[in-house]
Amino acid sequence: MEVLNEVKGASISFSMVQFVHPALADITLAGILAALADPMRLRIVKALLEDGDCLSCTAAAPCPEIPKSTLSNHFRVLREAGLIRTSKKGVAHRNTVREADINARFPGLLKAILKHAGE
Amino acid sequence: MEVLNEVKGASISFSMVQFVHPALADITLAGILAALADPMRLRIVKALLEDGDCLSCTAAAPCPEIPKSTLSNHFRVLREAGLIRTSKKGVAHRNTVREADINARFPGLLKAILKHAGE
DNA sequence: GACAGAAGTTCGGAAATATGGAAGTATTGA
DNA sequence: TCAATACTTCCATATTTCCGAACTTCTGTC
Repeated sequence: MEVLNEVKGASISFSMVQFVHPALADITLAGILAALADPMRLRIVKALLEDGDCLSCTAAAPCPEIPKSTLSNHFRVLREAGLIRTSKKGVAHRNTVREADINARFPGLLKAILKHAGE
Repeated sequence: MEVLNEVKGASISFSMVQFVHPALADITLAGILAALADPMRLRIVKALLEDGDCLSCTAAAPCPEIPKSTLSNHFRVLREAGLIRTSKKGVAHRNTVREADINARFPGLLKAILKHAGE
């Protein structure tokens, strides 16, 4: 919670955790590979692509007993690598794979990797 | 240094650090991605594929000032992921990419990844 | 509105992993 | 036999990951 300004004694605070997504040019190959180098994250991205491409964090989780903080961390890694885009939708989050962006930057990569996910 | 046998008081020791390479079935997608998720290892594999496919460790190193132990470690990671095969050739080592193996297990993957390496 | 519940985030300490200097091991050539 | 080369192994330090606990934010209900 960061206080940005004060007007007439009332502090205006911007708490909106607006997520930072890297620009296209800042997406790196090593970053994408590192993000997908985890079986759980691989399954998350696969679930997002297959199952509607727009799931909440818990809905995209591979298994229900995974701790929330761990799950949150995985989504942050995917986000910072540029693989997914997260926006708030009420109390939940909407996560979508940045398929077009990644295909533009690294044509064929995503498909080639996810083709073999879950073997 | 493992002592395997003793004959007439003289111990025959096999120190040949014969490297352990995973079998085809033990090569995993996450393992390959994790191994390639490092810029230096990405460059090493790229150099191996481009520049003769059979280089010593130092010859395949991205830059000369990298510590030997770090370099050795990177080659171990690549080896254990199943990406390269290492054999001894005199004092040096010969490293080759297990291209056929990986293509058999994950068709198209290696090419799709390395196509974008070094951008 | 106040409150409870749901969905995630952030914090912080413990566990796992990476880095690189120093020392050790084979192998070759003089 | 000695020195040099090309690594590997050991180990201490630095970094990263994991997950419980506490916190924030939004929604629906009273």
